[in-house]
Amino acid sequence: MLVQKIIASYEKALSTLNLSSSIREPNPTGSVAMSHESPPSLSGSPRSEDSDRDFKDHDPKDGKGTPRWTQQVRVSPGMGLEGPLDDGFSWRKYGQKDILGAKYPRGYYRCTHRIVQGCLATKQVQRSDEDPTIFEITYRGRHTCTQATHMFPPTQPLENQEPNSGMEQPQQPQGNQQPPQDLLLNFRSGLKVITEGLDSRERSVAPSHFPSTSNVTAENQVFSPSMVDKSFMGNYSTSFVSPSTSGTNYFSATSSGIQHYVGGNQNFRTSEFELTDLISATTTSTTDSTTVGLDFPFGNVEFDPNFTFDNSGFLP
DNA sequence: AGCATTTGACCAAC
DNA sequence: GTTGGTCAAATGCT
Repeated sequence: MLVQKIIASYEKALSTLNLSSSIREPNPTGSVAMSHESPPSLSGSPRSEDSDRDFKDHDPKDGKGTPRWTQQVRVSPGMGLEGPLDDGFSWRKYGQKDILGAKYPRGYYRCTHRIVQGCLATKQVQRSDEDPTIFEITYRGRHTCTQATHMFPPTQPLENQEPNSGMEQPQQPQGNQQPPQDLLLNFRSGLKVITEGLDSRERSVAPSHFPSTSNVTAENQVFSPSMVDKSFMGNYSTSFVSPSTSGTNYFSATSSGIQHYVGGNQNFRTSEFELTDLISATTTSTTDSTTVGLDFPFGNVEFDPNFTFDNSGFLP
């Protein structure tokens, strides 16, 4: 009964989300400016953090062939304006520059492990002129360091792990660099597959930080996860349950929750295919009652809602 | 002490 | 010359 109730609420929320997604969707080429049209938050939470993501594979101006993509992050005013939230990597600031025509200076960061591990990833953080709560982050290069795994301290016993998941993930061949591989790597790194019953699922994906289920509706838990306290956010834990339905849905994930898209136009990009494959492979290899817990090492990264997921259910 | 940040200087591209 | 990006010494923090 409870499950059905949750699913019902979930479906209801899906419809709402789907409407939102259809508004956000139609910009396959992507533009930095589009995020300003995005709703502040799908969850309506005052702590919304995520606005949009966009990347450009090869910036012709770059010339060096360095992958480069931008992402816009919104921080809520109440959270302080010290800057964008942690994105899962440790950065070291190496410069700041006043940019012509920009109200706020641009910060230059590089991976902390640049020297030790030769990681060449850098990012630039520019606060938006119009909305100071929005930070435009331009990432350059991909992380070759192994710090991604450091984001996943084994606080919870992992079962049915991928054989490799306990150690550093081997880097993909560096030749074919796709910007979101960083995301993908982390995504994979934090992927947990739990094949226990509902109880263990709840235990594993909804730790004590999660609000009590007695008074909180499923909608609140699923679609307003930003209501959850920071400690939960810190776990980047979000989960999907796969009640063996065969519908194909689309979702995007943020640290503050999952935005699940039903239907919608699919305009896959190469890198998202990889993510799709990852999800599909993971989910199809598990049983009906399997929960796939996905830990995101990002405080603010939103995957574009363009990868498939062959299950329609979702539980906190 | 060891690390990160700040900030003026430097450099390359335009 | 201007601008964006980086360097590195000075400074701050733990």
